[in-house]
Amino acid sequence: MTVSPPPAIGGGLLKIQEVASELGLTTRSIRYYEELGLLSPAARSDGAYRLYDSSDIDRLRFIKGLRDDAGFSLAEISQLLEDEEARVQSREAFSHTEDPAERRDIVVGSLARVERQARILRDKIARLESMVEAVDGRLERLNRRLADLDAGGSGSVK
Amino acid sequence: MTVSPPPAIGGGLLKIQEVASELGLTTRSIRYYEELGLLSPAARSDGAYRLYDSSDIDRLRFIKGLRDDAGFSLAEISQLLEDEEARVQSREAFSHTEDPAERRDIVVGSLARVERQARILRDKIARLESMVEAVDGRLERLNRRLADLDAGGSGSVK
DNA sequence: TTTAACGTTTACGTACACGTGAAGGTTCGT
DNA sequence: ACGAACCTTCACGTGTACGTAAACGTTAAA
Repeated sequence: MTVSPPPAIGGGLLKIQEVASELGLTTRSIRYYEELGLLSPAARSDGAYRLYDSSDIDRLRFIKGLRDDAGFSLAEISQLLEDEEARVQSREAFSHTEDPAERRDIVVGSLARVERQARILRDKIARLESMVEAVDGRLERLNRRLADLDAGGSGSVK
Repeated sequence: MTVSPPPAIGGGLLKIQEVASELGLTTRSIRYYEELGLLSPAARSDGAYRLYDSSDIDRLRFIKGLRDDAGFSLAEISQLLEDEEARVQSREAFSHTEDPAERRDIVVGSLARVERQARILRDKIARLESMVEAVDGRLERLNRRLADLDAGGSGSVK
């Protein structure tokens, strides 16, 4: 028996099932995200197959992280990434121009968007950290009770 | 016109709407959380009104944080807090015993549960931080492109 | 004492985030 | 040329997290 070799069509583009397997998603979810405008594949084959490049994969991985790890809803994610159109246009525009000034503008725009994403994540982390502080506070109180009990007290600590 | 004075019945217990307003929840949600076994009110009035004490409020605030800030599902939260029965029993047991050894056991049990909660939160933070790292990576690449462009390059950085 | 505001349970409705399936056609690798 | 994988559109199913309404009891204030 043979193991299928890396399909690797054309310029390293992947078909939907390949992407799904790699990321642990279903093809249905990926198409659904596309319906919601969260991403669009870099290209279509002659026959209209969705073809994803590495930046698409990154983006999907990011989306999955936002959902599974950060717990954002798809609505929030589409806010956070409300720039898919801009991204697509950047991709087009960047490759269709040689003018360094235009390219610079495109990159600066991307920077702004990505910086906004980083800020939102850091906000979330801050909120989680304040929850950890609250939990640590409870831990401290419990430890004081324990100390009180071990010192012969009643364990009713203020 | 007069502003209603703080209701403050009996021993500082609050009715469901008071709790809901204070925490920014609906009464429906609070009852729903109770259905799921996430919490039970400290007491009921003669007329069967739910009455909440400050530890209930803390717990509800924690649940809300887990949902809104940490993005846990109610199922995950009930896992995380799968100890509501233990908590209720602790509350009862602690006040119904004077024996320091028994009280110690109860406090040690609570400590274990709260420590588990802290660990789960820190795990979540770690995952978010790795997402931030990924985003920072993208930022770096974009910055390198920018530098390349500003140095007269094409902006096509490997 | 009355009445408005608030509470109770029971039960059905709904928006979101998909999953599942079907029909009918296209494309790709061998 | 074959089958597997893909495409589109349509539609219905599912679990979660509540919303909303009905019918009725409770409580606080006038």
